[in-house]
Amino acid sequence: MTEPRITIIDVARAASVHPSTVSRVLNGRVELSLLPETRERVIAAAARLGYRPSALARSLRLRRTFTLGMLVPNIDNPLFPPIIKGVEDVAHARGYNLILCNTEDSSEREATYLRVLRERQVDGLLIASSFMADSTIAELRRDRFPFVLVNRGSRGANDLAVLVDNQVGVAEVIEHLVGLGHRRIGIVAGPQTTMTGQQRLAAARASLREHGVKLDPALVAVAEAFSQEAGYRAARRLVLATEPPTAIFGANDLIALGVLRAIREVGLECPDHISLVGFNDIPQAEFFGPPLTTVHVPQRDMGTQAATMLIAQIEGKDIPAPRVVAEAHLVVRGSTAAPATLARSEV
Amino acid sequence: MTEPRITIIDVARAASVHPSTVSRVLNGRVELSLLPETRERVIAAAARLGYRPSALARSLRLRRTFTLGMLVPNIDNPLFPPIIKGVEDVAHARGYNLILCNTEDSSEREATYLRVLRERQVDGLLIASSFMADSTIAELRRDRFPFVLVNRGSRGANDLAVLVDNQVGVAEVIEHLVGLGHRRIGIVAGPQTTMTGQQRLAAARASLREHGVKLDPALVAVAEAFSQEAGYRAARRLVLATEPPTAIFGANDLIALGVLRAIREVGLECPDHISLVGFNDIPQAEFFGPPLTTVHVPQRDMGTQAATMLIAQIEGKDIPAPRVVAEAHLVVRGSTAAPATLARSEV
DNA sequence: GCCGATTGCGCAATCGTTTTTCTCCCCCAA
DNA sequence: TTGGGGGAGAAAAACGATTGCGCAATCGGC
Repeated sequence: MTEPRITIIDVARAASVHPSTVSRVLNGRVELSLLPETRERVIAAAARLGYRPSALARSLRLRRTFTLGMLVPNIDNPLFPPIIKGVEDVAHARGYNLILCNTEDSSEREATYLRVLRERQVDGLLIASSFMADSTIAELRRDRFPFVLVNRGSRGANDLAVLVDNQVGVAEVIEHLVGLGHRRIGIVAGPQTTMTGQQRLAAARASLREHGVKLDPALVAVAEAFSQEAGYRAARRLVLATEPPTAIFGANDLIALGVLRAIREVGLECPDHISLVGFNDIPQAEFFGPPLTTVHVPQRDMGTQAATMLIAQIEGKDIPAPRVVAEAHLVVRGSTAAPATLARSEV
Repeated sequence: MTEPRITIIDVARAASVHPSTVSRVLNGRVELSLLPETRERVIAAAARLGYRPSALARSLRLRRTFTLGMLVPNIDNPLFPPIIKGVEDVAHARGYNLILCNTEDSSEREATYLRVLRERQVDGLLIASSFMADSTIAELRRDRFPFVLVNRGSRGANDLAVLVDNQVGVAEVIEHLVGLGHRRIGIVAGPQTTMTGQQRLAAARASLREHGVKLDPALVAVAEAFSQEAGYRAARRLVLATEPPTAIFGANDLIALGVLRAIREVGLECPDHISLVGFNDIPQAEFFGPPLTTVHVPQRDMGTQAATMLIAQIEGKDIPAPRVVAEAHLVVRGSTAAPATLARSEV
């Protein structure tokens, strides 16, 4: 169980040099000149003993952990894995590790993990968790702790952030639906406690207004999470309305999936009776039945950009723009069609 | 940038006590008696200064990090997020953190991450990465390093592991297909460099033999990864065969999705022309078009079980069984049907 | 042959905790 | 008055690394 750990001192002894020399050899310090012979002796000794430096001791002394922390709201949401991969790619390439924390949409967990990550002295934070209170973020800002927001904004301040263009994405959705002839459009919004939830709903409202389409308040529901279950629960009211919508926009793909379930449960079909649009274009969206019309966002890119920005900040390099807005574009697939009534009248 | 960190010494000074006293108060050590008044003074000072203990220094001294490392082959595979959540649930509840590493199906990355995790002195390892060489695992075993295998076995030794019952799962798949009347069954196996890949293929072979169904070698393809793309590439040969199969079993759901794409690409439909079965029952499987018939495995449970076992091992508690085999059962959905020819003859 | 520069490496402080051992002081009994 | 005992907290030694500084020995130049 408790094998005696091999330390730099053991290596030093084995190579008949001082620990500091071992450190210099192993870290390739060139400020100080070393005899090649000594260098080799040290390397050989380290290899022979199977020396594994203690990252703990090293970080303590260096006050640097080469570790990034990432807060993700829900890893079950297929939107995040590609983002995480993007982050990991650049972190790995730049010599950083990633500690991933899943906050389960719970602000308690967020707080706990945030504390833990700071106690572990991660060098910086990627925050994709959308429930996080602005006050918490303000605290980070005040402490000058390096962080980048991913897929979420923050109120006011110009924090580093990589976000998606909700305005444009949603506008394309509405334009598509209106263009198909839909006038009775329902919305299943995301939690209004999140910026993303608010923005997408606001954008939809604005866009409908621009197109001169009235939004029936009875056709707006708010899901209490960006999940399929929440989407389902919220959608039931819409599909059971005396006059159901001919199209529904779900604030993200998971919510859209929940809507789909609700649609089917009342014996309707998508897109025959109700068209459906999501947001994010999660990896399996094209395989759904029907293939989901949704807004594509460059997930992996967002991850790489966020990580690049964070590392730049940590290393004190300068950052071209504090706020990167990823383009979001509609991808039309099989879940949207002209409304049934219109289709009939056209025939 | 480099705010002077508040240490236990600062708190001690502020409370006019010795650092050791602060440590005792903050860790609730009761071996030594302390005046309630002193305790309160310390707590107040810590709060006032916003003291954040350094997990680094603590771990160095304690030789314990309360951190678990997890190696996952590919976080894009929706099978893993629920497993990860299961792990995280129990880790979090037991006071451990999780460092998640995505190995991208690359054994180099596996090696790197494994080294890093050991240098960081994680208390134990969850290994869901299936490409890892047995020799690497043997090394862990030799070093008595606590680890648990997840969703993969190891050759011979009785390492701690949580695995799925591939035999039973695959047997149910074959029985289902044969029961529907399929006799010309194709297989898109997983990488044969992985145990899972080997086992599922072997199980399918054995099962077909039991049912007296011949397996045409031309209908067996091996995907070089458990991914949709690899599944697609491997499946093309099958669907383009002069006499294509009437049903295909993909070694996991992602591969099955690739197969589906290949099927459609040659103008065939599932299940009308070719039935399709996957394995794992990833979260969105029921929403696919057609809803995927697949083998359900208790993903989250596997995660919680693995984490529980690992923590028990770390803490020296005893472990009921070194090897937990999760049940795997077929879930029949829309991607399987009786073969077309049979259907015709029945009509 | 002397002096200063250079080379090669050892010394010791430091990073921020935890924990064992000590010390001090007060109280009480003999 | 002295000794013992125990309560409250201080001292100091780890945990494993890194690094500025110092110090011999060697070398080159004159």
